Amino acid sequence: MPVVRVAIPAPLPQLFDYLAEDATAADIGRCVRVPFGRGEKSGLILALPETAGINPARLKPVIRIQRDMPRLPPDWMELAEFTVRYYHAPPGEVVALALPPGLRQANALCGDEPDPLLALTDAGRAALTERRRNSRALVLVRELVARGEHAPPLRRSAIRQLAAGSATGDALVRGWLATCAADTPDCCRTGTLPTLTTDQADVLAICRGAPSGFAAWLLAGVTGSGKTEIYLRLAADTLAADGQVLMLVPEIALTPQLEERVRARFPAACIVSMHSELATGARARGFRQALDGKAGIVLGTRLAVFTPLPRLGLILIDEEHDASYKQQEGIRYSARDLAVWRAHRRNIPVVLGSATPSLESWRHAQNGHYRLLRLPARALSSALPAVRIIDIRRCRLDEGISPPLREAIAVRLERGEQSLIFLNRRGYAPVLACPACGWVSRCRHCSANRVVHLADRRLRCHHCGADSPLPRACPVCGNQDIRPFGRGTQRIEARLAELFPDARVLRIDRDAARTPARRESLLASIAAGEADILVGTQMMAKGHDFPLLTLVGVLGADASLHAADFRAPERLFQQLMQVGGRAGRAELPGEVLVQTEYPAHPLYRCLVRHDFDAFARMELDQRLAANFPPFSRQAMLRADAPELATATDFLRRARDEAVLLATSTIRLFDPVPMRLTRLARRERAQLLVEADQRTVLQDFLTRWLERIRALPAPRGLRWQIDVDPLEV
DNA sequence: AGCACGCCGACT
DNA sequence: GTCGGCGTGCTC
Repeated sequence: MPVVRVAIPAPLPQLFDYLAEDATAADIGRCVRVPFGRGEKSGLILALPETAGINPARLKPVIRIQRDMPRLPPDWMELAEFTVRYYHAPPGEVVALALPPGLRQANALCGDEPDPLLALTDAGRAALTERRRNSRALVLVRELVARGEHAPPLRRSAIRQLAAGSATGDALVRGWLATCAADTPDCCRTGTLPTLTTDQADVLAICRGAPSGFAAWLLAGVTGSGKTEIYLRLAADTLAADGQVLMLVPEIALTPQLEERVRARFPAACIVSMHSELATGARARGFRQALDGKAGIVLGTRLAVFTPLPRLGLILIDEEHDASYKQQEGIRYSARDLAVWRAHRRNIPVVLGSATPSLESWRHAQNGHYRLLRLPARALSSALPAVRIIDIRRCRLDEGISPPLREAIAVRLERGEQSLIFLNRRGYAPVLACPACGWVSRCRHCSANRVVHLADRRLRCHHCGADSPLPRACPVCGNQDIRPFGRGTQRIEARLAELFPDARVLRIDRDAARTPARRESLLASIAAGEADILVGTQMMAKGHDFPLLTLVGVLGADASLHAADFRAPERLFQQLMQVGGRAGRAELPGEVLVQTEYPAHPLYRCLVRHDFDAFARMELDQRLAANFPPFSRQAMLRADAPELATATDFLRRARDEAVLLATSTIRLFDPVPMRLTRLARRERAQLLVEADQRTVLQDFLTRWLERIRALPAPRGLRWQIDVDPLEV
């Protein structure tokens, strides 16, 4: 009787064999219901082995092979297998990650019977594109909402309000329908597309002129240079050639306009959005539409890289440098790297776009693995913002604000333009301290200070979330004169409100924009010109454009200048370029003022000249000298336990195992406590291993992890491996 | 991960 | 005398 080899969603490194009397090779890639332990589980058939891996007498028969759905295509299976191999993850966990939860369950979306919701969405789309933007479409949206689903381009806030039956919901939906209808005719009725700049036309000509097959294009273009238009044109080519397009974006919540733009450009195409916020039903449906070949474009966050696309013809990765492509928990995969691997395997082009490419990708472009495409100028003939460095050693700061910055804000207020003060630190002050006895507001659970939140009068840990009321006196010595030290967004906001009493000051950080709906409404009021001065964290660096914003002031950037992490300067440069890009995108010229104690620092010098090349050259030189990635390959073994010694002891034993295996080609470092050693009552340590070549590291990891798994695990200890770690 | 079995404290 | 603590071990 045939044996099927199944990946079961459990954190186990091995696969499980079952008997399946009618199984054939055509069942590879199908979901299967199997008995497992006491209960049942749904897994994925990976192979039909000749013989079972265990004593055949112990084999149990499968319960049911799900044949009511097309099997996952071979290239999808290869992608999953590669993910298992490369990230050394349990196969079942990869399957659980890559398959939407709703899909593995029995009879989810089974058969060829028409899906009523699908029909509804199609009808809804038809109603929209035919510009019957009216009660018909509204009714359709209402029906979707009533079924617990939602039309993808609709904001969640609108859905919620609509579901609650509120009039605002109706108004929002009407507004949204009007926007869709207003956007649509331009490009779909008459075919009038935006005129390309010479740079854009050149870039497109190069891409289109390249021989078909795999090519990795690094599209380097400053903010506003029109990268999206390139994506859309290439996507159109692929759709026209009956191919499917996979488009990855860092965070879908931050790019709702992108989704709207894609939908507006391709009103007739089936566009599926894929992200973790999606309801299970919607995610499973999108997956199914992609698998069936119905979806023309899949637009999504990192997990979308696992969408099956039988006619995949093009992969686009927007903001390829963005750290959110790397999953930071569980299976630590990089969607960007997997996407490139997938494109290579499928022999199709992949485009990686960024204003500030990751140094990994930049290096690939330098040595010819990737081909570099450039969009050096802004598309709408607006100049890049002028960047000025303010030497704060030479001026008196008023609550962190220098006179030149204050003056620049005043000028914007006079002109009726907006200013953004960028400070990557939430709260009022990073610490509360007693000058008399030296007490500081440390977190009980983490090796970090609790942050003063004056708005709700609490001390809060930004790492574990624990908080307590703001004490009036020092809890140790009773001193009443305890003070907040340092500055966060709330304090800057308060001071700006005092300095400019007539200005409308608005703060946008995780505290002010707690929910996506709240965030949307804040951003909408900025766009509507209802604020004069904005104070924001990195949340403000991405996404939305504000036509009235002409000044960006950067505070506290120096903190990341001397950080221990070798990637800190790269991140800082990317962040400053990005936030600077917020200034002056329309007709109004923009200005960026960076306050620093190190005005001569090479990073700032490159920033002033908008010279990414020079910055990259400088950083890569340093990385080469220190043998850091991309000139070496790294993996990090992390362990955490209630006691630090438990974690470090385990890592030391793991290191001993490594010594037995390692050759001179592997560099083993010593176990060290992590930067934030204690997090939420757990002590964390890590052990770095490095090699010059990927394959050398991979071979070593395979053998090493086998031994680590065999080590006795002290109780309370958890460990995980991170291949190509971002934080070292 | 679940979910068992398996030996030691306070209770109807 | 039992109910239940979570410590080890297995899942084809």
